[in-house]
Amino acid sequence: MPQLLGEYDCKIDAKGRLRLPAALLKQLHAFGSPDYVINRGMTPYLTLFPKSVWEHESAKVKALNGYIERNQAFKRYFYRGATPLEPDSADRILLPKSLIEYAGIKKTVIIQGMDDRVEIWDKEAYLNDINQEPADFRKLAEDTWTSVSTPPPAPPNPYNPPPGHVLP
Amino acid sequence: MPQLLGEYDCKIDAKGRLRLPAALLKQLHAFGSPDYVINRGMTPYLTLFPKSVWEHESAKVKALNGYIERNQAFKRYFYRGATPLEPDSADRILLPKSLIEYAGIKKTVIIQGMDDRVEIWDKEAYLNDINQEPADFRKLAEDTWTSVSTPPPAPPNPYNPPPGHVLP
DNA sequence: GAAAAAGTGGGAAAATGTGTCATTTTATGT
DNA sequence: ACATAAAATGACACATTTTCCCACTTTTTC
Repeated sequence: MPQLLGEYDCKIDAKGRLRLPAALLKQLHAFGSPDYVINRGMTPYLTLFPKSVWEHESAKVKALNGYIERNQAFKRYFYRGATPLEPDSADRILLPKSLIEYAGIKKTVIIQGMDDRVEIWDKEAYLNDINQEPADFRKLAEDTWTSVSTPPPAPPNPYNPPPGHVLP
Repeated sequence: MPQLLGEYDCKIDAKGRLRLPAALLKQLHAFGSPDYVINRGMTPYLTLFPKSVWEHESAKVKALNGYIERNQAFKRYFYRGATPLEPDSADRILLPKSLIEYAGIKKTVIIQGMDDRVEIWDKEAYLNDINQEPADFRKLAEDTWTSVSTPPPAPPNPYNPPPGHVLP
């Protein structure tokens, strides 16, 4: 399974169109069809999924029992804003106005590959977000790995890191 | 298992390209493919991973449930700036502008082998960083080894003194 | 139905990335 | 110390990508 990586700086044109960077496009093509689904993120940013990834993701949500009110509320949230997109002949996607507004996108966005999806942030918001983290990162890392049943990253076999090794 | 070692002094050209030192290249080749992933370090420096090492690191992160916001924050922090790179025909890698800026790289960088990855520092920042250390180093070493369950490295075999033996 | 707004397509200019090579510097062996 | 080879650096030309702009079509609104 291919992996989407990279941090890209792009500008939105006056009509709200975003030209996908060539380097990212190559990676996206590895996921098959040139169709995407974009959606609101948990906080003010957007997530762009290759269609195949979205289908996989939404299949899980579809399976939730809608007669349970909390599930139904989650479903509603999950689908709120989800929009299918396909790039035009110049590899541009038109971002829905409501999502541009939600993410506070002005002119420049940062696109960050996140494995099987990409996040699209207003540049300023993105920089604020990652500049806040470092102080918290150690605690965040500990919490993250202890909340998962598996112990902290098992040292990968061939590349067993030395004792005292810390991510990343 | 190969190990990346050495401290190298290199210059970045006007386009932000870094020629990997020949001695380091040989070591990197031992990791397989000539593809890398570069990322922000915890403080203003960059980390360059052989692709295979990166894949091991990210495999653990991939498994986290992104609907838990703290997990997602961790993922984002982990991926922030991660960019795939492959050297050109002259064994140069093009450092992304955003990362050059992040690490405060001007003209000269220090590349430091760190077992399964290398750190890339702006030379000046690097010298400042290690010039701060020496006073702290003994304490740092103690803290490090007492916080780990394993004892400090056993003296290498040939010189392991027999019980009761006293060194000259 | 007319005017305005929004969406689409194309393309030129600027910016950026890439390949190649010549020159300088460093390392190595005699 | 010198000659030779290897590596590092700098410079340039070329290719690609990005951005910005304009004109046209479709949809919405009054």
